[in-house]
Amino acid sequence: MPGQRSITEAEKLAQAKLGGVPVRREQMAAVANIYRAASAVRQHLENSVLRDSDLTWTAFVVLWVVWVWGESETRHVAEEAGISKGTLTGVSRTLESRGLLRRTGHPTDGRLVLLAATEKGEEFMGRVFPAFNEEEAFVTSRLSGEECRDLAGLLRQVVLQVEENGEARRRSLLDGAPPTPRRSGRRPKA
Amino acid sequence: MPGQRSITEAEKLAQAKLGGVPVRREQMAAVANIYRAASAVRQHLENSVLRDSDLTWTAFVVLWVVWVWGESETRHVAEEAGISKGTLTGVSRTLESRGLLRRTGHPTDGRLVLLAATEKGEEFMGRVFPAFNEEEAFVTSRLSGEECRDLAGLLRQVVLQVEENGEARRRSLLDGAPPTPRRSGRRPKA
DNA sequence: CCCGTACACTTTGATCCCGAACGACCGGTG
DNA sequence: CACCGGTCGTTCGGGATCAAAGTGTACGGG
Repeated sequence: MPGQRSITEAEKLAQAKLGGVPVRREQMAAVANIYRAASAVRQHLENSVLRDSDLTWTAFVVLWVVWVWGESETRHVAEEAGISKGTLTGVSRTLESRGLLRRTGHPTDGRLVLLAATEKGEEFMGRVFPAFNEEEAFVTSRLSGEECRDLAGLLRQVVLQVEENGEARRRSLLDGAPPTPRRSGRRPKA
Repeated sequence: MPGQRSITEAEKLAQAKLGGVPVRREQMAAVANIYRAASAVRQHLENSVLRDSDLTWTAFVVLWVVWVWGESETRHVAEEAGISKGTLTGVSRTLESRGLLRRTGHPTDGRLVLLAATEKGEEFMGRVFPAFNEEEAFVTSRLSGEECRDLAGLLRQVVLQVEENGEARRRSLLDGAPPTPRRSGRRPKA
């Protein structure tokens, strides 16, 4: 029921709601669909391949990163996996407790911690990644190889825009005002 | 640093890791970028428009849905917002406590609960949605209107594929076997 | 050699989120 | 009218999240 019809429907309803105010419809549809697709894909993957392995999406991504990049420092892994360092601490512990990941202190710089896949982790990814990739192919099976490339290219523009100009944009929106603190998070000592 | 270069790099490394096994590269890149873009966009929106309103992304989406669609039954809202029923219970309570949402029991069917935006909720969305849409335009500003339409169309194919064939696909993957239960989740009383 | 600044990971606090289990409720049946 | 299969929203267990505070290491002066 959702999909084409509801998106279009929602756009019209939103337009009506806003009366005369112009809505950037193409942009709205693009963003809405980015998020919709991401949720759908993640959910499908979590409930198929990852379910059996008893790994969450995040844990899988982290393991994938260290598997592909080899032994790496945690901050790079967090960056690449798109999660915060704090989250990575918890996730990597989960993976460690499952015996898939190894955490080692850096030989010369005591501040660093290196993550690497264990033997079991290697074996796991060698087995599960093909299945994962197979599902990636499934979810995109309505698109040609060329369309997949186009899609990736368009999305890359979005990512780059946010990565390169997002922070400045947010600052200018605040216009010097102190950013509203998050409701959650650790409180100042005082 | 991420983006074009690291994706390509990762593909090559993954290919090497898998040895002879063929990797569906275009599909992998497409899926990876969908998720990457979704995270980037969500984070930008959360840290700009939503930050000041002290609403999470999910809460905003839920409010947006009931605002656009009018009074609705919770399960439809959850479906449309892409969250589980359980999550909606909490989110709608939060919105209710902020005075933006109203929860009403269905007049004839005692099982149902209806959600609707309050006067304050209407006013809130009329004020905040334009700002939200403005940021949607910002994140997609490297794309032309036409490209946004193309992007939305391509993503729609992905969403439709999962929505229409996802469940069947997951079933066939399991091949009759009982789906592995999640590690977390409520335990039987006994 | 000691200090201060700069890093790098971890802990903490407050939420968020999913999905299985639950219990209230519906409509139909015997 | 008690029972039953099925549907709803709610509760609950446990992982995941982020940002700020905390802990510990590194390194260039003084």
